[in-house]
Amino acid sequence: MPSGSKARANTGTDTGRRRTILRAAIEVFARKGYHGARMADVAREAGVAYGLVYHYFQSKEALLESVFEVSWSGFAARVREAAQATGTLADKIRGVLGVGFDAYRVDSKGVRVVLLEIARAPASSRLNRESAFGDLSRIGAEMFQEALDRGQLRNGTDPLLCAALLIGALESLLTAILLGLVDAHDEAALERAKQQCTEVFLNGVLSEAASGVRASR
Amino acid sequence: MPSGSKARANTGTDTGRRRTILRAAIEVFARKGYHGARMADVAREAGVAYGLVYHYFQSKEALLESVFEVSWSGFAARVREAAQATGTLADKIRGVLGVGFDAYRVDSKGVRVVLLEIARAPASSRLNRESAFGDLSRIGAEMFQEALDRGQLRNGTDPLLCAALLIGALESLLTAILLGLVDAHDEAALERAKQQCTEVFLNGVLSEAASGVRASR
Amino acid sequence: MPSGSKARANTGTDTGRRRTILRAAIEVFARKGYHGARMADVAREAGVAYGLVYHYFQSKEALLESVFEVSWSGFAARVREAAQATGTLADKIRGVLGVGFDAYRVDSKGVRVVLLEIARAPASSRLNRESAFGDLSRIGAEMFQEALDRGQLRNGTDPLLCAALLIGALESLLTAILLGLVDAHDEAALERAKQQCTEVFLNGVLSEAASGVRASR
Amino acid sequence: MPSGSKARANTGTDTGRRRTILRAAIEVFARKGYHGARMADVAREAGVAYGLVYHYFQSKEALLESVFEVSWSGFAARVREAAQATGTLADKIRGVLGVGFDAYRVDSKGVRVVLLEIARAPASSRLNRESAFGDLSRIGAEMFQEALDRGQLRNGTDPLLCAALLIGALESLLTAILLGLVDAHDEAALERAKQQCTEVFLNGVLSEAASGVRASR
DNA sequence: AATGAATGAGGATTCATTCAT
DNA sequence: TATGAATGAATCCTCATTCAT
Repeated sequence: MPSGSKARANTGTDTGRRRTILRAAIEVFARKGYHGARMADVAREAGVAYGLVYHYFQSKEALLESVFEVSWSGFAARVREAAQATGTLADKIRGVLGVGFDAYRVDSKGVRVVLLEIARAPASSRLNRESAFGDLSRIGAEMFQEALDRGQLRNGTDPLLCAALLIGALESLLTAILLGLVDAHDEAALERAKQQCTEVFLNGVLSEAASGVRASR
Repeated sequence: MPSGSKARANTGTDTGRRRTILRAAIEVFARKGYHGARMADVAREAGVAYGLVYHYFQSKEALLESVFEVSWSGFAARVREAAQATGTLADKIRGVLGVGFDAYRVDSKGVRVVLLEIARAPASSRLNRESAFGDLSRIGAEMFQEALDRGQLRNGTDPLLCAALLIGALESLLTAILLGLVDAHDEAALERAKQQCTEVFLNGVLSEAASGVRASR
Repeated sequence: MPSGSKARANTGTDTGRRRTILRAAIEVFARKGYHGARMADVAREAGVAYGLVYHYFQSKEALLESVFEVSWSGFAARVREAAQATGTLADKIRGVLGVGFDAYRVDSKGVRVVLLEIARAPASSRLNRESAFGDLSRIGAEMFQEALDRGQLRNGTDPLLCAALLIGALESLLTAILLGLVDAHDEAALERAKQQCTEVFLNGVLSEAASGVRASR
Repeated sequence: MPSGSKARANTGTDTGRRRTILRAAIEVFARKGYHGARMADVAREAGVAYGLVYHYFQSKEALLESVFEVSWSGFAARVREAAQATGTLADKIRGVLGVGFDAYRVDSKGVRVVLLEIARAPASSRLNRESAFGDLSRIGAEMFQEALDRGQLRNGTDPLLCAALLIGALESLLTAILLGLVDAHDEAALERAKQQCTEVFLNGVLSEAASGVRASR
C-alpha cells in the first residue's frame, strides 16, 4: 500500500499517484458514467499503466467507493457544520445550500459522480444511497427538529420530511445546472439561484398577495 | 395462420405477451438496476423463452425505452393536465404533486425505474434526461410563468428554477419513501406527506412568527 | 440446460455438443495440463464458439470436474465390480488391475487427466484426491478385509495399507507407461505388464530361491 | 561496498536469505500448489520484500527448480546409496523405503511438493519427471537388474517394471500419509507401515496357504 | 409466435516480471 | 542487497444479440 505521507502531495512523481488515479476516475466516471467507464479509460486518463490502478484500488467498485469517500466525506462534514452553526434557521439553510453550491463550483465533476452514480446506485451495492442520502437526511432532520422546538417551524411539520425536501431542492438545482438548464459559468446567476432557492424553501413560492390565502386556510 | 384479430397491436394496447415482458422488465430493472439486469432475468421473470424478448423488443436499450414510454408518457400527460388545469397556483401544485404520489401508489416500481435509471442516464444515451427532466421542467416553467404574470409568484422569482425545485421536491420525497426513510405504509401517512410537501412549497417552512423576519429582509 | 435425451447421441449437430466439448477438454487437458489449457483451446479443439463452453459448463473448474466424473465414475464402478466379484483374491486383483489397464487402452487421455491433474490437485479445490483416492481405498480395503477374514491374506496385514499399495502399483505402472518408461505400444506388452504387476503384488518379487529367506525371518 | 565475505555464495551453502526464501517457497507450494502460489505469497511467507525473490531466483519456474534440487538431490542420493549398498535385495528395498519414510519425517512439505508438483509436471516444462521419476526408475532398475542376474528375482520379471512398482508403492504410501489415511504422528504405526510395505513387495500379499496356488501355476 | 442453442466481442482481474531508488 | 511501485500481457467470464428450427 502506498504511503501518501509525504508533505506536499500531488507532486506527480510518487505520492500523488493514488490521487492522480482518483481524479482520473472522477473525470471518467463523470464523462461516461460508472458502467460506461472502463478501467483502461481510467488508467489512460491518469497516464499510468493498466495494472497500477489495481495496485491502489482493489476493484472497479472499490475505486468508485473511494471516489465517493473523497467527494462525499468532505461535503457531508461541511454540511453538518453549516447545519449546526449558530444563527437562525434561515441562516443555516442558506449555509447548507451554500455548501452545495460551493462544492459544485470547486468540483463539479465530483458532484456529478456522487449525484448521478452513487446517490442513485441500485440498492444491492454496498454503496447505496443509504449512506449518502441517509446521512444528509439525519443531519437535516436534527436541524429542523431543533427549529421546531424553538417554534421556528410551522406547527405540524415533520422534520425528516423537511430534510428530504431540502436535499431535493439542492439536488434538483444542481442537476439543473449540470444539465445546462442554468448557466454555470455565470457567477451572478449562480448566486441568484442560491438566493432564490433559500427564499422559496423558507417562505414558499407564493407572493404576498397570493399568500393571503394562507391565513384563510 | 392464426389470428388477425390484433395484428397491429404493437402500437397502443400491447399484446398480452408484450405487456408481460414489459412489466417483468420494470420489475427487474427496479430490483437490480438497468445495468445489473440481464435479458435472461427479464425473460425468466416474465416466464417466457429467452429469445422471445427479442421478438418484441429490438434491444435491451429499446426495452428500457419502452419502459420509459409506458411509465413516463402517461405520467407526463397527467402532470401536464394538472399544470394546465384551471384554478389557483396552489391548486395546480397540489394537483401536480398529487399526480406524482398517485403514480407511486399505483406503480412504485415504475416510478423507481424512471427516477433512478432513466432520469439519471448518462448524456450519451438517446434516453437522456432531456426528455424526462426537461419535459417536466418545461411544463412546470410554463405554469410558473403564468402565475408570475398573474402576480401569484413572488417578484423576481425565476419560473424555470421554481419548476426545478418542484420536481426536486417531488423526486426527493418519493426517493425518501422508496428508501423507507419516510414512512408511507398507510394511505393516511402518504396523504399527510403530500399535504405537507405542498404546504412547504407554497408557503415555506417558517412559522408565522419566524416568518415575520421576512418583512425585515 | 441441454437435453442430451435423443437416442443416438454424438451425431454432432445438437445432442453431442456437450459431449464433444467434454472430449475436447480431456484432449486439451491431457496435452497441456489443466493450468496450461485455455478455455479458448478447448473451444477450438471442440470446434465450437468460445461462449458455448460456458453454456454447458459453468466454469473451467466445473469443466474439469465433469471430466473427472465422466472419466472416473465409470472406472470406479468397474473397479468396484471387479473387487466384489466372486473368486479368489488373486482373481479379484487380476480383475482390478485389468480394469485399470483397460481404461488406459480405451481412453489413455482420460486416464492421464485423472491421474496427473485431478488425483494430485491441491487440497484446496473440491476436486481433491479425497474422492478419487479415498473411494478406491475404501473399495480396496473392503476387498482385502474379506480376504483377511478368509485367511487368504498374510497374517498381520493391514487391509487399508494393502489397498493403498495396490492403487499405487496400478497408478505407478500406468504413469510409467504414460511417460513412455515402460513400453506398451502393442497389446502383448501391455498384457505382459499387467500379468507381471499382478504376480508381483500377489507373490512379491522374490524368486523361489530367495523366497526361502522368508521362512527364516 | 559491504562484504566480500561470501561473494560466490549462490553455489553450495546458500546464504541465509536465499535459504529462507527457498523454505518459504516449499511451504507455499506445498500448501497451494505451484500454480496456485503467487510470488507475493512466497515473499510474504519468507518475510522479505517482493522484489528480493527475484534477486535470488530468476523466475518462478527457476524457484521451483531450486526447490526440486534441494528437496530431490539429497533424496535421490540417499536412495541411490541404499540401492547400491551391500546386502540382500530385501535389505536394499527396506533401505530404499526407509529413505522415503525418513524424508517424509524430516520434510513432509518438501516431499509433498516433489511428489505432487514436480513428479507430475506437464511434459512441456524443463522440469519434467524425466529427472524425478526417471532418475528413480533408473536407480531402481539397476538394483533389480542386478538382483535378477543373481537369481534373486523371479524369472521373467522386468526390472524397470519392478522399479516402477516400488516407486508406486512408496509414493502411494506417502500419499496415504499425506492424506491422513495413515496416522503420521504415530512413530510405531509409521514403522509398521514401512515393514509391511517391504514385506508385501518382497513376498506379495498372499498367505502361505493361499500362496500354495503359486506352485500350481 | 416461440424456443433456447450458438456466437463472440468486451472488460475486469491477476500476476509474473521489471525498474528506479 | 533490498524495496515495492510500475508494467502490461494473458485469460477467464459475462451477456447482448443472432439464428436455426
